[in-house]
Amino acid sequence: MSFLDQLNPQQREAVETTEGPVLILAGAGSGKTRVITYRIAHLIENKGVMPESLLAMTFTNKAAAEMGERVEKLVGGMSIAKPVIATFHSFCVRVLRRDIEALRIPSTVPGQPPIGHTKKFVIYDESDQLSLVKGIMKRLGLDDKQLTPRTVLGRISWAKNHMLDPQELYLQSADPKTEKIAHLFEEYRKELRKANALDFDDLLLEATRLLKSSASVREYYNRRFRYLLIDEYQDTNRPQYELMRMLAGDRHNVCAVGDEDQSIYSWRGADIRNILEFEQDFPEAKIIRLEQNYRSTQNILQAASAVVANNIRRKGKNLWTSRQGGTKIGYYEAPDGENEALFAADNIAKYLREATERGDTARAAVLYRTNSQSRLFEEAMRRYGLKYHVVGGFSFYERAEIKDMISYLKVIQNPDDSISLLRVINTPTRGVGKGTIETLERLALETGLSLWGAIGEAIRRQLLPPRALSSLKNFQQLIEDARAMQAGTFAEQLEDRAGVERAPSPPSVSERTESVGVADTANEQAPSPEGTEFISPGRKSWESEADAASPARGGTNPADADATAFDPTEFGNFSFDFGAAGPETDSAVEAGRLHDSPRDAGATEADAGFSGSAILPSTADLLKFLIDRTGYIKLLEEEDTPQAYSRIENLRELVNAAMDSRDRAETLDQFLDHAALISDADDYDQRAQITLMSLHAAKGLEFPLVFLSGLEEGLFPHSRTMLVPEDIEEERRLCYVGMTRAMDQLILTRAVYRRRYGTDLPEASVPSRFLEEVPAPLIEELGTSRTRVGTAALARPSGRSPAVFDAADTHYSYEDEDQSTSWHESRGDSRPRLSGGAKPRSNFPKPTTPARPYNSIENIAEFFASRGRKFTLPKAPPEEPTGKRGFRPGQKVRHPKYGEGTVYQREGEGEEAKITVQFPRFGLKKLVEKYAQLERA
DNA sequence: GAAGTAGTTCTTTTT
DNA sequence: GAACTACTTC
Ligand SMILES: Nc1ncnc2c1ncn2[C@@H]1O[C@H](COP(=O)(O)OP(=O)(O)OP(=O)(O)O)[C@@H](O)[C@H]1O
Repeated sequence: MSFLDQLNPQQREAVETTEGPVLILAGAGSGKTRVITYRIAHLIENKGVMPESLLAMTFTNKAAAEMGERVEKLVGGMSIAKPVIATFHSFCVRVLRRDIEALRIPSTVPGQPPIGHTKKFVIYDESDQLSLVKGIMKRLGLDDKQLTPRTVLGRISWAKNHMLDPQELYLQSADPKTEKIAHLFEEYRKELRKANALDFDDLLLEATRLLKSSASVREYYNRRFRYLLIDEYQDTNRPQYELMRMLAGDRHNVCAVGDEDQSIYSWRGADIRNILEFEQDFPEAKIIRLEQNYRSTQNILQAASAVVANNIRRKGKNLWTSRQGGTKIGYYEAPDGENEALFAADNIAKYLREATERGDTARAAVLYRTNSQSRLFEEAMRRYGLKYHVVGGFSFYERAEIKDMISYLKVIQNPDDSISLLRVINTPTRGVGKGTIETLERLALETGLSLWGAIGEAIRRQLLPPRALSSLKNFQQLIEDARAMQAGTFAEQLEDRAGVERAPSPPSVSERTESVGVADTANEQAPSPEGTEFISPGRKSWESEADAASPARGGTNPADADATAFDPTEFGNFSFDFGAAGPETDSAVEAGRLHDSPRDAGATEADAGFSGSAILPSTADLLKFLIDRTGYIKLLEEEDTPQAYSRIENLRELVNAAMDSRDRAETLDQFLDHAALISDADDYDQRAQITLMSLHAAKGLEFPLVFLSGLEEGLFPHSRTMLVPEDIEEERRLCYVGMTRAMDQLILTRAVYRRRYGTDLPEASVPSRFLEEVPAPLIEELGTSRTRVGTAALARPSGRSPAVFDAADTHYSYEDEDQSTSWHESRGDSRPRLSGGAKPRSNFPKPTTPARPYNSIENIAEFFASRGRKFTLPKAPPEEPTGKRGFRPGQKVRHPKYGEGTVYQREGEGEEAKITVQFPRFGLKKLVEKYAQLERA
């Protein structure tokens, strides 16, 4: 029986239409990703297509890895080569590392090297970009209050994603601000070039430019890749579209799948035109629609469809499921954010218990709009003793100590990387202060040298006071020594490439003992005769260059084995270094977000030194050398605080990651690419029973039980989007994405009062308009019935004595009860009319009793008691029926002087409440509500 | 030039 | 509640 039988007729058509362009537009859970996966398998298994001539683009590295695994399962015993499955960004890095120098132009000065990026380019992440913009603005004396570096960077990125260069941006700028930004953009670009650095946007742009401008490079890839597949097509931007067109070559064998209702990245340039113009650019395109949803129950599907149907700019489509009925959509209105989280934890605990009893695979997700919401859920899960897994938020590579070490490595790789240089020049402090740095920057500006060049110059010309000079020399020596080590690696690699040594080089003497524990990993990751390959960011096979000269392996297809044959392994035998690495703990990885295979770090002390490394210096050696020479760990030890020790742990983890990298015989730039391209969503672990993540990160995933939290105006939809109708529609699509992740049960929650930031006074919230858009009959109100209390008691974390609760009880103040009563009263008749044209909420079930902590007074009491705080809420009623006070974000108001406007933000409550209003003619105004004489408009 | 402190501002979403 | 800035003191 063929695996094609696991497809419905439309899917099957999409899979079997292998030649020519195919566009699949279909709703959530209709099996789009499955089509891509099966199509790859079909091409290989039934059509005899060489795996390595397939290129599939996914949205995250993790998705790439998963798709690879699935293909592998479908196509048991595949040939040696594998299809390339990668994100656009990873793919572009590979392309650029290979050929970026083809973009260089000869210098006007004879004898000077050509201008443009070299293969040793570094990738700038967002914080690097931000530092760069800050630096430029400071240099140009621009006020970073009026025009924040963030804004500038956002606009620059916008321009890039719309393929505008600084001149074009300048020409189409209508205000002085944009002109300024265009100027900054120009400077930004120059600095990047000078630093031999590319930002994320550049990866796509430069790869596109490369394919456009170099016929030979383009032909190379056109010859290599005969079938192109693109998942999550609705979230591609223009550069990606161009790339797709060029990679499609003349054959036009492109298969793109997407869902316009799931387009949630317009802020990153995702462009609906990519869908609309597909048919224009590929007139022979076949459009296929899939209408059966295999994921969710009818209730869930209906609810989600009803919400997204409120979008005006939308074609609409059919989607049905055979899973009639199902559990109703749960809705819980928590008194506050803490309680919302406890409710989720309580229900998940119950669900896990029940599912486990039934023998089902239990998986639940808590989704939220902003990552900062995760904290409350984490605390609640811990309180319930539940293991959970957080996706996104602060990543390992964003930690200060890790960024420091990575910056050192980047400087070693490319000393002209001034941003990284600035980060480490005085880290840890070595007596290079502000004054010295300013002098160096001035010198760099005068001479046109990079900062690194300026350091040499300053030392040579003795341009600094003796103390600064000696500090600087220290630093220079450190970097030069490290670079010398690196050069050693390079020499070794040359030998490797010449084919002298094909196997991964043996570990250095000093490393042997340490590497024992990882030896089998290395074997696992050696080229295997079967399986799919996918590009983990920056992972490239050690053998690629060596193989380039030999005829294509597995080359039964003569066309691929000609003189200009591509290297079948160029895209590597990449292995995913996390998740795939081994049988990690089964259920969730406890709160920690370190995913690079944790293993004994005992041997990674900073004392390994240089000695043994002379044989084969690796990135790990380099790191150890740096940690040792800078005294980084030693200084942390002296700090002797828990944070310091956790940082030390992180550094060891980094060294471990580097050792894994070495075992794959990766070079430094591959290690760095990996660090730069690893993404938030990549740490999603399917095996985790409980996953907390942002709605964006949940795209493409599915869970039996889903909590969609924080359904409050201003939070979801987010206040930043509430002024622009198109943005609201994107929020609604995000809501659709979130809801359609649920397979069996979906629970929506909101907090009546929520604390923003860490402040102590909570603010009253207005229910999200999306709640009202869910048809009332599909909803079941949760948490108000008394039976819940019993449930909660059952779920009480073990090991806690009731005495704790009792004691806590005495701290508990019932002020919240008054409050909840008052907000209920105010709610029925004084509901604000929302600017988004939300319908009156008559069809929405009313909470029966005050939404007292559904449950667990104990929990709440304990919670607050443990924080030594009483549960007190502001006295002011959240809304006033007269409509003169209590304005909420999104509401339309009228001001005697400024006229009509839209409330943008609210700070404080009662007498002190200040609200920020956007007036079309006067811009943003912050007003004290009490004096502002605002009226509802 | 370093280290510590007080005050501020901020939070979308991410390759 | 963290991260960044400005300021103080050594
Ligand atoms: N023909 C089919 N028979 C059985 N199950 C299917 C079929 N097609 C898809 N599925 C299942 O339906 C679920 C959703 O499929 P898939 O993730 O491919 O959908 P999708 O369209 O990519 O979803 P989304 O757009 O929401 O990410 C998966 O669990 C998949 O295994």
